[in-house]
Amino acid sequence: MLDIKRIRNNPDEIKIGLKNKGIDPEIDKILEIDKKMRHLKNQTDELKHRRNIVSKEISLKKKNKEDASNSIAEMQKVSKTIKENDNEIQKYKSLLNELLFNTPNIPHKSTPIGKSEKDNVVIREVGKKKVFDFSIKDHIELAEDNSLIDFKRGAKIAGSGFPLYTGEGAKLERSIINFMLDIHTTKHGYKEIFPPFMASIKSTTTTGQLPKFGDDMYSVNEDGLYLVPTAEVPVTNIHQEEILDVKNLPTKYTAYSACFRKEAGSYGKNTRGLQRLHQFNKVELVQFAHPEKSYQVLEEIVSNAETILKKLNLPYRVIELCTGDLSFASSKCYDIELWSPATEKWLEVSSCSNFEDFQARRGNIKFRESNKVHFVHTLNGSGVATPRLMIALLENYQREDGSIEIPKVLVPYFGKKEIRKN
RNA sequence: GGAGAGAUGGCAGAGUCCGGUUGAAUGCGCCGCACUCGAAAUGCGGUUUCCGAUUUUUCGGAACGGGGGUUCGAAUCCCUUUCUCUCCGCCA
Repeated sequence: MLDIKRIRNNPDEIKIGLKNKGIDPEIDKILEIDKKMRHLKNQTDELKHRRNIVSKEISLKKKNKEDASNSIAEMQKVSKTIKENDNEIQKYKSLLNELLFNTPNIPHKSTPIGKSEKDNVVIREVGKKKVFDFSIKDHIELAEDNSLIDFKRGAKIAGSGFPLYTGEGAKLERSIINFMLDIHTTKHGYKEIFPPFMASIKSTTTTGQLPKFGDDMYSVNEDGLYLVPTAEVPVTNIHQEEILDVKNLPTKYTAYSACFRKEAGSYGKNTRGLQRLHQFNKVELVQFAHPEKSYQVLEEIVSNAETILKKLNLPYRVIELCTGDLSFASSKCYDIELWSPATEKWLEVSSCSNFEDFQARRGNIKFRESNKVHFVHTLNGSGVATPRLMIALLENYQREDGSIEIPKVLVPYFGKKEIRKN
């Protein structure tokens, strides 16, 4: 959530930022309510001050066995007014909160201005697209031929978008997850977390899914819980309502989780096979950073994710999202995309964002530095999501005879050098 | 799921029965200063957060898990809710 003081002091800066994001800002409405609320609060605080003084007088009088009924009568009236005012203030506050919680973060000044994904900027392309001297298969054919994934039975169990990994497919998935976690914990200094896969209304509000995007998540209404769309939700909320010691910044967590997304309205194109799923696996990177360091940390997270792809020797590119393509909560965001040779398309496997203090304000996550308290900056990035990684891996490592080579770094995890149908 | 107990500052822990200068004793921790060549020990001082006004300072308000109520006044009384612990039940 945006800082109300910042809105008060620099309304134009905020308006421009939101416009760049393609949002029609309600800043004037916010300012108007804020002004009314503060005015009433001032009046009411004065009344409360008066009441505090008279209450002490009453206390003294009673001790001395004097008559206090006049004071009490006066305070009865005052208290009534205070109560009415407090109710009014509360109304303004919840109105203000509703507006603020529905207002997105504003882009960082370095974020390229643009309207849609067409205006995103390619930062770098790493690795060479492999040239095949035979006609290649796509990941669906490869997965089915080698009995790695049973899409039909997955659909039978839960519907489309719920893949059933079987045999070596299941083991390969597990190998990838373990490989990524091991790299991030041993080489990049992250602490491993295994979080709950459901999160409360409050937690999903911290990270920005609620109140606006509740429809994108699966929910268990009777318990007020949401299936996590990403481990970002539980992991960011580890320090909800806490004040961290500046010595502990940055705090770095990595977590595997299953991710659940409704992906409503996205049927049809680009949903075949593993491209777009209701349930998928992801290893997430989350950092709580000092505000002065957070943009450095963002670059670090991107490079941590890139390390995985480099070690797997897969061609990828890093793009920077333009203001119009930026998500609700983020100020700056890089996506990493893997090359799918069969479809000749780039597939997003990671999204690395700096949310600055946007989530920290919502979740009240702070740090103390020389006796002063500030909001932390939160950042996260996928390191990385498995389904599209699996697509790239199967397609890039396929051989002419239909077998699949296992990348060197995965062999210790997978236990074999190749997948070959008997 | 049933019965009971509890939730207080960074931590531990008083206060709650009997409502009134208690934002909160005490201890630990932390910061500063003194002592010391230095450290330890000791002594002195400081140390919650949020909101508003005014601003190099200060003033006012709020908060004792959350929400509501009673009252001139609530950490303290009442209701409700969440969580934790103990016992029972169920269970991987």
